[in-house]
Amino acid sequence: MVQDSIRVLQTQGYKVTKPRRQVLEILEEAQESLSPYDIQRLLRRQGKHLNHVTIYRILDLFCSLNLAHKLLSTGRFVKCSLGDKEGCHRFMVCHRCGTLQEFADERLCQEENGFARNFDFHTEYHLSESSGLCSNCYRKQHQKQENA
Amino acid sequence: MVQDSIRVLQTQGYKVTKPRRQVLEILEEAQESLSPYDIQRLLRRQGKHLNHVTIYRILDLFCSLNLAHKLLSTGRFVKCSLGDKEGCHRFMVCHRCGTLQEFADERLCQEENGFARNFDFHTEYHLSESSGLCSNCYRKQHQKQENA
DNA sequence: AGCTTAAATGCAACAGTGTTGCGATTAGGG
DNA sequence: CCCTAATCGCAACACTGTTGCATTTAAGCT
Repeated sequence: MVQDSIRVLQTQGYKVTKPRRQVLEILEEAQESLSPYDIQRLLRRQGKHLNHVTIYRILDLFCSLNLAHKLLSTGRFVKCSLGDKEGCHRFMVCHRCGTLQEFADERLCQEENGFARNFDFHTEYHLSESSGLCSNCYRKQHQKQENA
Repeated sequence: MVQDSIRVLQTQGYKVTKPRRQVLEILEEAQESLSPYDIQRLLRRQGKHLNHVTIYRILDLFCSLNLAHKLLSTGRFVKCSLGDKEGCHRFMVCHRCGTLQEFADERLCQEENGFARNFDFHTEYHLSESSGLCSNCYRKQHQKQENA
């Protein structure tokens, strides 16, 4: 919820400005990940003009507050739908329709961190992205192959 | 080995040009991943001048022949010492010294994919990045705390 | 409400990254 | 040594991201 993010901004001593609210709303509505310039374009379509510098700075801030995430594979941004207790974020991105789902699993994190420790590496934060097909697109692809 | 890559070029019908040889050598020597412009800078230090467009095209070709690999997290390039059968790449990045280590683990991939399947998601490619401290930096940090 | 001011935004200018088209060069086979 | 397609260099461009500074604004305080 946008309202939750606004509360985070307030409690952390950041101003709740119009640009920040607008970016929050765009991220909230989006089904897929967005680049800074995507966000600018989407806002422009609503008659709202934000300088790209502003958007970059807002996204930096949101990431530092864990209100948003920057995806490793694309450098694009998504809202953070989970808290940050885990220090671990997993995404499934459908490369066909672009939809994105975030989830967390304590056990997987433990294993991943334990594995890194075998290399004498001390994990503090973990990001994981799976690219593939969501259930819908998998079904469509399957049908298409049958018909062909 | 550079020689092996040259043989791949030949058998696939690609010319073995001076620029291609030079990029192969740079990739072979490198301990870390390199951006196209990194490669240009390194070559320039050796008195060898390559246009950046040429480097981009060479790297594209190398990736298509699996002679090099483009890291998803950074977009930088490394020589391809292993095939890409796994479709799974794990990185440990030390946020203190920046060193990067890539590894793969079949069991972790299977588990991750299996977990995604619970969401009816069909994983095709997996990318995972752990941020933390490498053994060296962990030790240094530890010593500093003891001394303080 | 208006005042104050530090924070935030906008603007201009710039640096870095990556792409395209085309003419010039070159590897490698005949 | 020629020939020619493949490759490279160059120019020009588009996109992405950053910095410094002037202007605006949120929000606390009368």
